[in-house]
Amino acid sequence: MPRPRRPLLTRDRIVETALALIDADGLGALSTRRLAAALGVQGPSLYNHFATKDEILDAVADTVTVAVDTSGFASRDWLTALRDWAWSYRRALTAHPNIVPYLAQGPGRRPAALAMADAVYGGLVRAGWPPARATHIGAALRYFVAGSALGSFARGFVEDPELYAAHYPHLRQAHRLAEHQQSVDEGAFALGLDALLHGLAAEYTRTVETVESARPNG
Amino acid sequence: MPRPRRPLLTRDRIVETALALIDADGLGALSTRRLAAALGVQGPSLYNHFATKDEILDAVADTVTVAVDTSGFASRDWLTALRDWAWSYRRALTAHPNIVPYLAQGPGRRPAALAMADAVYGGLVRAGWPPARATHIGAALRYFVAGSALGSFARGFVEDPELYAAHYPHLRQAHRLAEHQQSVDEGAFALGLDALLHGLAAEYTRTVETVESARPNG
DNA sequence: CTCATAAACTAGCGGTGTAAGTTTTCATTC
DNA sequence: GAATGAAAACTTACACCGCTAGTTTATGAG
Repeated sequence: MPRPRRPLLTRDRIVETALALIDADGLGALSTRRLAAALGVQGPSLYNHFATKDEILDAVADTVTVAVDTSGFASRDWLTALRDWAWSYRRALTAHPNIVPYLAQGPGRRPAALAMADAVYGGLVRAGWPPARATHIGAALRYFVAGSALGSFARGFVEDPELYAAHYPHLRQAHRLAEHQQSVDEGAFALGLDALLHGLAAEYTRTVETVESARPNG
Repeated sequence: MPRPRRPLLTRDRIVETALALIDADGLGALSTRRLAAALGVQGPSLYNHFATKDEILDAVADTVTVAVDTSGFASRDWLTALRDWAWSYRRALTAHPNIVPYLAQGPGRRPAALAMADAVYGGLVRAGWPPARATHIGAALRYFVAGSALGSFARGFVEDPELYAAHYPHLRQAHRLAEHQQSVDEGAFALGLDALLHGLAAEYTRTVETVESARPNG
């Protein structure tokens, strides 16, 4: 088949199909040939639209990231904005858990990921956090969200309770984790996020507000 | 070469060499043939000692995990034990960052990872945390540590500052992150961990101590 | 009308994990 | 001590992988 009258592929169609395949079968199951087959095309044809497979994965990862809402940093206090962002971030990642290991390696050249980092950092600085602290806070929350979406604590355990009973006395009930996977993961996230934000709020009053009130214009 | 008089391979030698290769060249660069070559052997010979490549990676991941110190849960208060464990956990992972993406997917059948989960959970329950809360706390800390070791926030950005300057105004200084990578990552971890633990301590006095003092034997 | 570019193709390279079968040595049992 | 079966190396080979090169034809710009 030579060049068709109307293109069979577009970047959007490729990204969309790739995400669907990753969601369905996992990151490891996505090969250029399988992806091409799902698009009704031969493998190398993809390289007319993307230079490498990693470029495809970058595009997939970025479409996942565009769903993250950072609007709170423009309209709410920093603590509320941080909480809303963290939950939105988590929802976006857990909607496509199989791409998370790839995505978690950093924003790199992905526009949506960079825009998100920019919004968070800018919002925190505007709220009075020193730049270095703003960087740390953004990073710490990203650690937490990425880790929570990546590991699915509950799913990480194995189904056979007998495997654990003998050697790990406290994990007797570990197999029950699978049953309540979602509630365990979400509960752990909620608890951890609340604790983190609680600690940050205390730090804020301790450093930022104190410093500002000590200045003449504070 | 038929069966040699003394075995050329042992599980330990395979795991050790695999970890060295992963540390040096990354997870993606570890193939059975390259590993075998480094051991002076042909690829398929590995399958006399491990059933699959994943089994090798499990063993590698477990040797990384054995370095994590959970002894604090036996001798210190829960808050100190949690802090010491988290730092030790982080040190173990950042010593071998390339294996983290694999390791972060859960303890599965790896004994050291399971023993660690067991110690943490047991320590928290012994300190008075309700079992469900102990699970959540262990998971939350694991999220945070794994996320921090995985993402190296600083390394995730790209070296070219011009790429950012135009579109992401607040990331102007982002390229500087690479210079201070270690201090940024460690600072973010320290800040986040302190905040998390601060929040957990508050939660502890609010729930556990209150409940205990309300009981006749409290 | 010309012609460079775009978008599909086919063929193929070097690499991957691993299955199958071979050979020889080691360890155990009669 | 001979027989036997498992162990540990080997070679060969399969199906798949990402990607390159070169071919063909349709499109769109001058």
